[in-house]
Amino acid sequence: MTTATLKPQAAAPARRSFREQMHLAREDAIVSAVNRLLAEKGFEAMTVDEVAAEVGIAKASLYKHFPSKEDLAAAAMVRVMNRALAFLDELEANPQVTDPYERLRAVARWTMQVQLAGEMPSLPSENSTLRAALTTNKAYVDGLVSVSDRLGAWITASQASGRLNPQLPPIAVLYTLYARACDPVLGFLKGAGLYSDEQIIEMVLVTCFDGLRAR
Amino acid sequence: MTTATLKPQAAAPARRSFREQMHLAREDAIVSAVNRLLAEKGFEAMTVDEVAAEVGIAKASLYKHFPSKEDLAAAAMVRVMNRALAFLDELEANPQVTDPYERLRAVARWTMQVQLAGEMPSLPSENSTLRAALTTNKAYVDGLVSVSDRLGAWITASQASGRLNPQLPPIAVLYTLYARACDPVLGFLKGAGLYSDEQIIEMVLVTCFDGLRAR
DNA sequence: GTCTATAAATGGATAGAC
DNA sequence: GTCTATCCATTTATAGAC
Repeated sequence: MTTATLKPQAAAPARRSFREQMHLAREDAIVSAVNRLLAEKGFEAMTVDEVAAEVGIAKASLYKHFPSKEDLAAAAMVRVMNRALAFLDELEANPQVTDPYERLRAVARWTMQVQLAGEMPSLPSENSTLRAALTTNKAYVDGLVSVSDRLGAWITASQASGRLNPQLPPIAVLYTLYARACDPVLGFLKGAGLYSDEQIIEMVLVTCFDGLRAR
Repeated sequence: MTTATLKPQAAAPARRSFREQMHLAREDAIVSAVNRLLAEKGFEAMTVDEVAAEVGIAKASLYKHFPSKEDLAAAAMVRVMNRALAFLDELEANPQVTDPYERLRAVARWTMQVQLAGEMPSLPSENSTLRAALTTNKAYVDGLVSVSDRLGAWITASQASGRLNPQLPPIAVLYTLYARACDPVLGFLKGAGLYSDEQIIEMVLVTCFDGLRAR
């Protein structure tokens, strides 16, 4: 506003775009730090000071970008939701994986890879202030609904084709897949130090789809 | 000490036993409150003030019984571990359930029942101060080892008898069973409001042992 | 051992200069 | 928008009277 009255406007559009890109880059760095810390120690144990320190800016600057700690966490959840949507797109574009059942397996595998990479933010489902921030975040809710719808279609298709147990309610299958994102078995097995990440994922994938029982 | 020089000792043994019983009863009330709060909101979100309020005593009195918040949590874990051991005893004494595979199923079911009843304390595995309190707690460590050993025996027996997938490392099976204690799917499905607790447990039991895949 | 009162530290959030 | 400095509520833990 004030600069407009003092400076020529020729370069204004480009400059504003540049500034906005810087702005977005900074916010991306913030969300990355939040994402990592949420994956590492969870929402309650993560402090805003830590986030600021990891990004390398002052805490007050953080609050210029995000109005509260809850919004920081919500931004991280939006990002991971978008990553999930991008993966689903990739999967649908992949001619090698067209069977819905195989796609569900691929989703579960991806989910666990993200968790083992320390990039899966996990939030407590009980915290009410956090739930409020999430349920009022349109980007998050829309993303969650979109992911659920697409997975839901694959689930019912897999049940129709006879590869997935048709006795299980689709919602139970959906939640079971979601739960792989925070399955503590991955961390337990990693802590045992006996298996590689790939081996761990394959084992949990087998127990998830084939069960503990012998076939 | 001082009372000993002032009062006759005839009734001392009984009286001391009574006092000790009161002491234990109070500690039991404390651990119950901690157990409930840990199940409801987790370690970080639980405050010592809440515990004191729920028990109905002053916070300072709490610290006469337990030296730190971590020790409170450890006591709750010891208690649930003892409950688990008692259940294993019960199971071994039950002539109706002698097959190791059925025993493992029963353990998983019990674990989920406890969680759905809001009585399963859950701790973050990352918190270092908490890990220190747990790993230095002999009662807890011994209980955990004992439970793991007994389950481990049933696991290998079930694999030998061909009911449990022999390709899975026993430790992976063990961790998978432990993970039912904090499986978020139970809470998700409960939140959906479509199924009874018994139905929820049966569904998760099926997915755990039979897998999502059709048989 | 129970209480009231308080210390000591932390953490979320903001004021105000630049 | 970034910083320093600070506010204020909360939280773990303790002091000291009874």
